[in-house]
Amino acid sequence: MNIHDTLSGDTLPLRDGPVRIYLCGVTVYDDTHIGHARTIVVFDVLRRFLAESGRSVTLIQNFTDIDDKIIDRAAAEGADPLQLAERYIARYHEDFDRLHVKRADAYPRATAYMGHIISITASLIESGHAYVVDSGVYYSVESFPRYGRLSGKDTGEMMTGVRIEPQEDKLSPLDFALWKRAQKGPLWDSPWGPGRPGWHIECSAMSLSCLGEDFEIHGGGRDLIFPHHENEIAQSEGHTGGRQARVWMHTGMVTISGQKMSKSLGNIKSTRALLDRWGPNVLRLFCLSGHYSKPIDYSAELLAESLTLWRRLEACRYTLEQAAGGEGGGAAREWAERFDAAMAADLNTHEAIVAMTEMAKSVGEMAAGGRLGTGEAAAILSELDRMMGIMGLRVARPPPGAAIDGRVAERRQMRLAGRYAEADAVREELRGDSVELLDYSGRTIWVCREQIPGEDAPDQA
RNA sequence: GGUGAGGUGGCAGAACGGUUAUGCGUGAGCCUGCAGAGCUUAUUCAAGAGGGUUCGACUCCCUUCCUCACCUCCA
Repeated sequence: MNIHDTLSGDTLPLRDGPVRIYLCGVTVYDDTHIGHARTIVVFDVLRRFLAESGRSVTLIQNFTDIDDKIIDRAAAEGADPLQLAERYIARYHEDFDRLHVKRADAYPRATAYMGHIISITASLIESGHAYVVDSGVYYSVESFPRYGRLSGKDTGEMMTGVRIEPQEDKLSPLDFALWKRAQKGPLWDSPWGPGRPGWHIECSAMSLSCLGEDFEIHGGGRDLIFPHHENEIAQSEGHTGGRQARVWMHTGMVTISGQKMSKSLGNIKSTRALLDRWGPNVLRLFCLSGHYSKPIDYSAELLAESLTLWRRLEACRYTLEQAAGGEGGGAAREWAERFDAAMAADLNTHEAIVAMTEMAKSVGEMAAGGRLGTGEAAAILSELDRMMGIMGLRVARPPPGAAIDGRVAERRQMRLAGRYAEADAVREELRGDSVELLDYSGRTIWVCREQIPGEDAPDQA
């Protein structure tokens, strides 16, 4: 598989062997929003695809659980910062379990890596990449000649536009904190006095400690390219002398009417609220509808389109499951190969979804024409399930004991006898269990529909 | 101002130096007891603008305009 690398600007083939992935997760000071969800779903699909292709994958996703934003938020609520972080981590897992995101192999937290953070900081001081002043320890950007390569920035030009904050004692405005001395708030002891780590250092410590050097993929949202990932490279590579990661993979932003979501515009869509409204499958299809590297514009139309698509996939899957008789003609492998080729080409989920929709269309065609044979259906079903598994899509199942087949058979007798009112009553009754009946010529397929509240008022996205 | 991404049909959104992308929406028709699903067909020269290379460009090169993001915290 090939993946685009932000650092080199090239699309690089993945090396053979186990794949180590580090994904920059979230700072847990609030609930996650659809932008976080998009990035996390993309990496979830990436690791599922690789695993499905027979690769051994290790996915590490961090929680930054100590940070000024957490402290500020806690102060505003009169809560303890570490407990607040704990609460949002719990809510994170609730939300993403619901979104069908497979749990990462580990979720390291900054607060659990203080020893590593301190030892890397000490090593950077020793090697001349960092220095100690009154307010803490800073990384010296000029000590790392490659600084700016990831984000395409020139340190000389950065100096001209920089804002000098008052009371700053760092040597250059470009330098950034590795350790912040502090008197209050959650504090950890260090050789430089009590305090807290700076923002970027925890990811250097956790990636090195969980995955080592030169791991395959380091990912996150585009907005992390600068300064977060740029600084991580400076720290990690200044410390080890080697390469931190081989491919830097960045996901595009989710925008609303073309604008990035922001607190000040009040247009943030929380993952939780959207899950309540659209359910996991529609939300995932939405997140995967465009290429991961480009922005997705959040809109009622796009959500409605994802919903329509999901309804078709549901019907397709149940149709395949209940196929019977007939001579089949179709090529399950053809769609599967197209799907795989799209995914292998820099994770082109849009193309992959197209392959799925064309497959669904073809299945509908065969089913309507009575040409869907059991053998063919089974072959297509197994491919569809594989694709849905990679995309993290799951159809709803009817309540146990619904006795659907029996009711469908009874309704068939009613229809044959021309007792349409009774037949329609059965259809209505089953609808109460979210089961919809599709009458093809000669036979009836039942589909268990996922309950999606947003379907009734799609405009209020 | 700097850096990066991008401008494709009513909307969403890919690929590709030459053949209808695809989906959604909309119109008409078919199928159906009804509904759904499905089918047929239409939605005219789709490519921000202007040059260039080429037998041929949406696809390569140049110029220009525009949008968004990052440059302060951000997935």
